[in-house]
Amino acid sequence: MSPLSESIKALFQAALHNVAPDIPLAVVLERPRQSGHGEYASTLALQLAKAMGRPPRELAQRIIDALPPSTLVETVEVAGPGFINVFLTAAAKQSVVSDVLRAEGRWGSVDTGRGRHVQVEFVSSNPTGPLHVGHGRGAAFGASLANILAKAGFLVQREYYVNDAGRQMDILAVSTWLRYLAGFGSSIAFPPNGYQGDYVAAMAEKLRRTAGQAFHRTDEAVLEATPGISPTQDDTDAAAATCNEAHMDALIANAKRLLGPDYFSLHQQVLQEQLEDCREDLEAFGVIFDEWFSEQSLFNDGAVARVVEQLSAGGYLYEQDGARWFRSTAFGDEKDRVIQRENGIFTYFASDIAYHANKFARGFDLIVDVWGADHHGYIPRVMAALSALGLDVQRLQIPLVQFVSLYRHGEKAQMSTRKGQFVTLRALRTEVGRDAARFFYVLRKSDQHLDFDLDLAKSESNDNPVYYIQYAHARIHSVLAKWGGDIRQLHAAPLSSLTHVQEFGLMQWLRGYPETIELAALEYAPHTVAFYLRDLAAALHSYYNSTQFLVEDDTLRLARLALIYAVASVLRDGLQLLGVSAPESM
RNA sequence: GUGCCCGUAGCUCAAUCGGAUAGAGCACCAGCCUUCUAAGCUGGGGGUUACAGGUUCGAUUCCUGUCGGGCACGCCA
Repeated sequence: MSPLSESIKALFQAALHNVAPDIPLAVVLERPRQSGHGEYASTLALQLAKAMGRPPRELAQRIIDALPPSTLVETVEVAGPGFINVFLTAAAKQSVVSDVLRAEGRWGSVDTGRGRHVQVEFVSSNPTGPLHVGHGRGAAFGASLANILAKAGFLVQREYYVNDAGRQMDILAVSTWLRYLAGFGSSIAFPPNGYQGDYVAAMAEKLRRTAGQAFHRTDEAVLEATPGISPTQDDTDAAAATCNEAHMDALIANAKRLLGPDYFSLHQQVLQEQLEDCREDLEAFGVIFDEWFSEQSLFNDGAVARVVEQLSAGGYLYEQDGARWFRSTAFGDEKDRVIQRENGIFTYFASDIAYHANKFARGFDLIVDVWGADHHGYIPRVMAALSALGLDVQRLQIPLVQFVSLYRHGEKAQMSTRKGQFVTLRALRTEVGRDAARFFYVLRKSDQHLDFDLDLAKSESNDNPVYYIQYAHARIHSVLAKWGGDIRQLHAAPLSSLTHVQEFGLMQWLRGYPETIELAALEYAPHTVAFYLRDLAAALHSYYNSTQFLVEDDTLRLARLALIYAVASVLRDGLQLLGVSAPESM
């Protein structure tokens, strides 16, 4: 909260202590939607009415009478059923401008986090191919959220979990190998459940250049003991899918046997290539991670085995059908889950438990996992496992990010993960630009489906909300450039001449920035920042059209320039949180 | 079938942990450039917040049911 809000709140706390000393009630100030209802409003009287057995309007008056005198307050009135509306003095309202200028970019910083350590883990896509537009939303959301949490006083660590241990990586390695073999005239049919994108062929080509024939084997050897691809093309056919999966497993087994140590080399090569591509892609999107945490490392250092042993020692595991199960139903999950397969290999669930145990061991006060909404069914079993390990699951929060649909020319663009025909984040970024992409991604609540209008995002026109905000910022800097004075003069500018409705309106928005940050941090809601910026920009444009800034009167000119400079600094700060640039000219 | 999310203007979406007359943008209509950037501004029409109940001073918000949409229900990750 801003210092001013704290002061007003303190007045009400004092009055509450006087009127109702025995009733525990937190003072919450509201910001009325309508300007006629003052700058702040309190519902204390409405909340007290029942407990005290008195009419709310009477209580409201008693609270008002008990408010300590303050130079900040012009008038206080009872309104409606018992609201208490506070009207600030002009000087109190104007003071926010110098507050913003003095803070120099720290305006909006709040102490919600109180220095607590929070980890935000996001994207964490399998490194088996390029990031697509769905990952882009997770990236934009996670990065913006991390920035907002940092601004709200948390010490933030940004992490990407690299799923480098599973079968999907083997499939990518084999897919690359098959393309490589095809370059030597192999006639092996490419499996439908392999990775089919062009990037796989590119990696195969590179492998051919660097390794020559070292990875070459005969078709007969590669296909030995494989069941073959199902002749059925119908991908909804369960039997066909099972058959194809068995075929793939046999191919993987053959690859490991035939290539020996070279298989590991191939595996590492495709992994590193995809990770590097992913890192570069995200960096160009303005998304930087502090840590890329390897799933494989949890197996290598025995963390997975240890955590499974710990669950076993606690009596939470049992054997059935040759597999090892975790009794997650004991903690509210709808069914028990396999933790170690019949073939002895740990499931993804096992390493994920170890990963989360590791997060807790690293001492974060708060752990935020940003997941795609399609993983929501996975949450109860993770929570169950952490409970079984005796960890405080309240420290783990999992905001979900819903799907993205692309629209072009008013029609939904089809995306198919199969055959690699999905739209990549890189393609989106190239088409609409980083600023528009980052902004559009956070323009919706994260748990809502997002319709991404490509035409709107790339239009350099009045319809495009990201340009609308950037334009407000550029306009201000254009005026400042025209003025040509020293910005430092504005810090000391007398503000009492700022008395227009538009000017008080802008001050109200500036005062609301810290509250916006606090709310966005507490609710994991970057979209509130996006909406705030749009509203602030609208207020600025309206002011711009109604008022001349570079007027003759020195005092008035400096006061107006100080106000718009304060607006520009908040626009720039907010855009930066969302990963959007704030150009000074457009 | 079971679980989770969602349903607000013609369209895309907001609505400050239950608050006052539910707000923006697009689209539609009417205006504003001799003046700091018209990528802008001003005004107007548009709503039984899917439906039916309940909780209370007050419900888009919380609860129950119905209808409709999305997602998840694997010894994949």
